[in-house]
Amino acid sequence: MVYFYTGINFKMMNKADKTKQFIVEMTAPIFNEKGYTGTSLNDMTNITGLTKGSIYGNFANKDEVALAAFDYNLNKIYAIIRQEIEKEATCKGKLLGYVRVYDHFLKSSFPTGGCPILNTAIEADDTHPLLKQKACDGLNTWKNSIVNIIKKGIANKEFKPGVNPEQTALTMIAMIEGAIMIAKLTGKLHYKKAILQSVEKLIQDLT
Amino acid sequence: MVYFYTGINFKMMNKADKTKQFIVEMTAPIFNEKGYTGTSLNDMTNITGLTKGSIYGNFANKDEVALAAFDYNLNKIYAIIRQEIEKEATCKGKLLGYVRVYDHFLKSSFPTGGCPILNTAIEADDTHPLLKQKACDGLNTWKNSIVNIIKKGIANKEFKPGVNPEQTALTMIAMIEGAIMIAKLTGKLHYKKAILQSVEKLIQDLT
DNA sequence: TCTTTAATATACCGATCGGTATATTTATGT
DNA sequence: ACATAAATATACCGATCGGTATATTAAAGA
Repeated sequence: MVYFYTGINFKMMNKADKTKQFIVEMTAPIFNEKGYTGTSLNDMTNITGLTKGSIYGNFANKDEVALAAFDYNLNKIYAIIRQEIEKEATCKGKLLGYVRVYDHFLKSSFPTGGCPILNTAIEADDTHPLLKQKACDGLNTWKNSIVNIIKKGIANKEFKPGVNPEQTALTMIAMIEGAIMIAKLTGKLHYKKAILQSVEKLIQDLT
Repeated sequence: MVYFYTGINFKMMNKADKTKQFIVEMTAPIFNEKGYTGTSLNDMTNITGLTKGSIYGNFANKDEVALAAFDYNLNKIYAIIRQEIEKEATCKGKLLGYVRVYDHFLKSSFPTGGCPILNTAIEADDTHPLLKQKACDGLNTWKNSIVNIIKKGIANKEFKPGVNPEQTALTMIAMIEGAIMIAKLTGKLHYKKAILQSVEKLIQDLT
């Protein structure tokens, strides 16, 4: 699992781990765009330049690659968010950091194809239990991190005492994911902007 | 197109139209659950009890069935919403009607598999332009109907004059779709409830 | 350098994919 | 009842699916 994080010492990997990492990095965008069942082994061999034998020498099956690709895509976002959050001192600033990430995600190294949690949630909810579980875990991690920031803000007297942390966190996530969906579907970035302004207002109203 | 609306006089259909309607009604839930590429011809023949020849005698190809199934699923929701909206006198009541539809959609005849706009938006955005267009049109229709209600409410003096109709409509839709996604992924209905309460608050704040 | 093992490529498997040409059944008009 | 046409079923097509057994190549250790 550790080799999916950015910044790992590449020299510490043996050949097999390097190839695994290479396969995951190359296929992850395709999995996020075309879906996990919509991505074929042909897609995987084409993008990597490797053969089936090579891929199946490093992974047991297609599912294993898909799961690793999901982790990779998700960690990519986590890294962006972490970077955007850590530089903020206040809890409000940290929450606004989330909005900024999704506001500018075309400029940053956001995974191609949009949010992997959203994509996987929609595709896998009725079909692929393992992926669904991963998406569910990712969502909960995200939710909990927001909840913790809000709780800290309340303890700090930065936010009003009456604020409901979980409801606020869930509402933020719903709005952000809805905004991504609408922007990708319509192609209208100002739709996303309008919704993210509402998220900002939600955050401002916490104080 | 007209035969996809509920309440049509069935006797006015000829055999071919009845069979087309039958195929669409039977396959629509599968398309919404497993996705439009994830649904195979085998799925379609199994659920209808018909053979490939019969299906291809009524539709040119799988895509045509998929597109008709999307229309069917969407009109099903429109019918529920229309019913819930028309009985309300005030603009606020109408907007709250939307929330009610999605709050109780397990009880009503909501399409299996969740919101077809959301499902199609995620699956087809990078892969299936025709379906994407249909989802996009559906979203715009939905948005415009909310915008019109809000504009009427402002003209009525029911809502504050400073309200931004489009931003509010987009925010409502984003929250609702996000709520559906989160509820389906986590299985926690109180998550959806919490988010829909935020939508309700958004509507209350318009007055 | 030689042997051993790991990594990759080749060539194939059965199953299923969407689609179609043709045969058969069912309904319709006279 | 019979001819005609519409609707459905049967049997097949090539392509692609995910997966695998085996051959070949590259790397590592002695």
